[in-house]
Amino acid sequence: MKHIAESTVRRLSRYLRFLEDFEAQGHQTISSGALAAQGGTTSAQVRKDLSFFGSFGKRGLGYSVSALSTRIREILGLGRTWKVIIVGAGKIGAALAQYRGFRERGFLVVSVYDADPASVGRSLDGVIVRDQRQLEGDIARLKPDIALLAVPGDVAQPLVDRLARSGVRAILNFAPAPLQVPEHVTLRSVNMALELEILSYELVNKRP
Amino acid sequence: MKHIAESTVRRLSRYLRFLEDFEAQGHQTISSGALAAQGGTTSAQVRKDLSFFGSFGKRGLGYSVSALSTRIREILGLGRTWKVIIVGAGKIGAALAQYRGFRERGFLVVSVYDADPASVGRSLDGVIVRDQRQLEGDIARLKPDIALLAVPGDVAQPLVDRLARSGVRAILNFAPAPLQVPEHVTLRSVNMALELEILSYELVNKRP
DNA sequence: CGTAACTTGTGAAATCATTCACAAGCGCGC
DNA sequence: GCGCGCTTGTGAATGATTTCACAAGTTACG
Repeated sequence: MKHIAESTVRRLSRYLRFLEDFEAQGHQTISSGALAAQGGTTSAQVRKDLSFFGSFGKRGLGYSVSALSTRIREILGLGRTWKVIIVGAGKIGAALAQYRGFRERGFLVVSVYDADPASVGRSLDGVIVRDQRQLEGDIARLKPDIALLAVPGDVAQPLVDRLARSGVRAILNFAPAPLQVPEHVTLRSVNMALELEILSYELVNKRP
Repeated sequence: MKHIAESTVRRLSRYLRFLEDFEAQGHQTISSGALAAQGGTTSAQVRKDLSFFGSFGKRGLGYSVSALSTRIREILGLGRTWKVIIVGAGKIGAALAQYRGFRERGFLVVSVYDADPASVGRSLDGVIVRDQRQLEGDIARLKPDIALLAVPGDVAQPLVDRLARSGVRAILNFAPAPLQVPEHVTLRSVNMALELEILSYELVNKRP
């Protein structure tokens, strides 16, 4: 298939959220315009986004809410449960481990790791923190799909290397460090200080 | 000034990180190529990014590390301390309140709020959690520049409205909900489940 | 001083993403 | 069955961002 822009995937995910709400309200169909209004975009954008994957709408009527949400779930790979491990049980790692939103969307935290012996053994919402030295063995056994990395910046790269070597194919990184991954691993980074810096830029430069 | 793309601002912020490391290592100058290698981009991109703001380099030599980092800090508005409040002292709010990275980059958490009486009064890294009812009064008094919103999705919009009405001009939202802000307020959202869904998409669609 | 080796700054070209605009399909009422 | 109102799907146009490519400036050094 043709390459799909990340911005498109991001929007699909937002459409899906809204479709679920809309379905819960008992609606059968929805138009691209209504979907657009919610996501802060335009009806043309919605139709273009969907058109990359086929044509699911009915002219004059719109889209079937349930069919469309099923299809988007399929496109995004959300028809299944993904096994997630969390590396780093500090403040951020612990918050992530206990975040409800993940399970609701099919992301199941199967294990959490920390290097600090004081953290090891603690229970985070039912998941016991394990010693980081068990990472390789556990990955071989549990075969997690995704790793969340929530460790200090200076130890992030070695851990990425260990994860990649052990066969993890997707990493969501929260450490504020630029990381290298081998070709077969997908890396995404969330950098909260960077988001604040963008706000700072806007406060300084964007005003009348 | 001409409008600057967000992607450019994002990269500037990354260049700055690297410049600081590089400066600490005692280097005087750096070329666009070296800066690019670090940030995972190209030398042309680096030069184009910087060219929007002037020309700070010397042909044949590169950029002065200290002059360039000073200039980028200026562009991003990081020459000062920004006052930040955190609304919501649950797992995520508490983790944010205790995150070191913010203070290091000039973002000072001055106050934290929660609606749950059980949370109020707790100390998070020296900052006492206050009652959410004090929000308006405190904002008038403290004049925070930025609010971090870490509350459940269903109460996010009313809080955004209260923040906006009280004069907060920038909000970084962690609640998984689509939010509306008045024209004079800048909103950015970080949605962690959405990041996982993008990884899910890549796992399903991008592989050989 | 002259030349070689670098590196910047920047128009022009290429690529990528969004918006426009409209033909064509569908449902409903008569 | 026909016409009206609504909505999709999609090429074409526009707009935005990235990459190319090269003239011109700088240093180093014989």
